[in-house]
Amino acid sequence: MTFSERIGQLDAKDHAPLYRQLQKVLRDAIANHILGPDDALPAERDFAEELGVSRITVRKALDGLVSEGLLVRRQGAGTFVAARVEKNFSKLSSFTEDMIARGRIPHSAWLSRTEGLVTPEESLTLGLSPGAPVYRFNRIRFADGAPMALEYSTLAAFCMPSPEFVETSLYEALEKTGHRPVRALQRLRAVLFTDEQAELLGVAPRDAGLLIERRGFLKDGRAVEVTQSYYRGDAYDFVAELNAL
Amino acid sequence: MTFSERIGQLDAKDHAPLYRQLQKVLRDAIANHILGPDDALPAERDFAEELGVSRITVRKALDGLVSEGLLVRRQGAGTFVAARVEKNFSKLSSFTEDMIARGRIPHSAWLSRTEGLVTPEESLTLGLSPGAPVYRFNRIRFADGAPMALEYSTLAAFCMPSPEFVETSLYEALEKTGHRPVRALQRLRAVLFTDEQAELLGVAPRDAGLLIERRGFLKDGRAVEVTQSYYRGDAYDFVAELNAL
DNA sequence: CATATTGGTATCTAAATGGTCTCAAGACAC
DNA sequence: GTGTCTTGAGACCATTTAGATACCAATATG
Repeated sequence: MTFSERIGQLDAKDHAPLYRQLQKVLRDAIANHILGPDDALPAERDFAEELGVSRITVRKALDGLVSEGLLVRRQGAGTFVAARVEKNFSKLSSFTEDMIARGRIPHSAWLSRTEGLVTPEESLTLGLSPGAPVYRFNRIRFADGAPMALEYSTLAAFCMPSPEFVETSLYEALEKTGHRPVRALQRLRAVLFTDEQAELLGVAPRDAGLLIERRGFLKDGRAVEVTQSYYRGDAYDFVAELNAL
Repeated sequence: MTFSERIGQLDAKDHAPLYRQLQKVLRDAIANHILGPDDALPAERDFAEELGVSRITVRKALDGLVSEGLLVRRQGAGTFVAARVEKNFSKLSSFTEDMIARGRIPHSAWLSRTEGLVTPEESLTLGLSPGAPVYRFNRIRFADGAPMALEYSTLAAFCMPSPEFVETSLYEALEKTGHRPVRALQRLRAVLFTDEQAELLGVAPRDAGLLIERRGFLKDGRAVEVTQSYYRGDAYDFVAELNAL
């Protein structure tokens, strides 16, 4: 069984560009579980020959799906259907560490990085006195170039000299100053993205997402971090292993 | 019976690299308890010969699984399936018990309660032989009279005499027959409700929900239960306490 | 203790694969 | 016409995969 028999054919009568037709075929195949996570696509050259189109066309089609986060390319290895990111809900880890552990390349785009004063609400959850200084970090998180999550963090200012101290990983920065949380409370719920959020993440408006609110605590029990993360529902799985008592 | 007959074969037609195919085969075998803790793998040289690949390829596959903690190597001795590390992060409880613990009153409305045969997909996750009988339970779960979740459960038939044995709580019924799961794997993701689901739960169509898929295992490692629960995103929070390792 | 077996490591080769580039032809909108 | 988009052909590079072979180090066995 050839690959194109599995996923469907291109239609010569269709007037849409070839690469868009191919994208549609692949998108459908992934949506209908004809292609599963980590399934390998044929090599670009083989794929092109099989479809009777040029490699350029195949690449152009794949380019789009890669930037959507549907496919993952590895030079020298091949192109694969992106596995949903499986985040372990039982382990305290940061986005950066998580992605690296999965062989994906994380990066962030800053929305803002500011100093400010605690809001009354934050002063309760962080246990700070009113008027205490905090740092705020808002950013978009990417994996292999595809947006995965929006992250809004508030940090007690005592744990680092300035907001610019955070280069990429929040937890890495906290590690350096010896203020990395060792315990956290997490709450998780399903939400609908607002239009603005959907736009930032490149998903459809009113798509489903996961809101995870985390409060991180130091060894001595002080709260140091409050983070609200909005994860793409179509790209994220949370996995937990449970045990009876 | 050769080892590769136990765990499955590699597929020449698959475009994925050989070592990844082998990883997948082994991962599945471990997940489905075809390979249990401390089971020995063939020696690398033998394994390579049996599979018709080079030792390098076998080693590369094992390298990955070892770094994931699924396998353990002992030089001069062999490679073994890692004994599972038991961690008590959360408590394995049922909807009924959960609601009672929160001071709410649970009840259910049956959508269906039937006997049937395993689907091929279920036979993999439940580790049943094809054609084995199962019970299916579909219902709406309420708390204080308000619909909270849709629950689709499949149970291996050996764990109770008939589907009618389940009155309200699935886990209570399993407790009685001594087949209550002691361990579970849960995965959780955000989804959009279908119109039908939204109607059943009394929420707006295309509202956000949480899909929780749970596989429950007995003490002896047999899988006994697969449940997919769709929780209302606006009414359900999941809370977890995490600890750094 | 000796020996065989096992995993651990290293070096080399070859092939396959994505990444990138140049050059060009045709369709279409402005 | 002019520019843009699409598609094609071909070349070359860096990386990954896979294999062959040899030898070392730890362990099991007798």
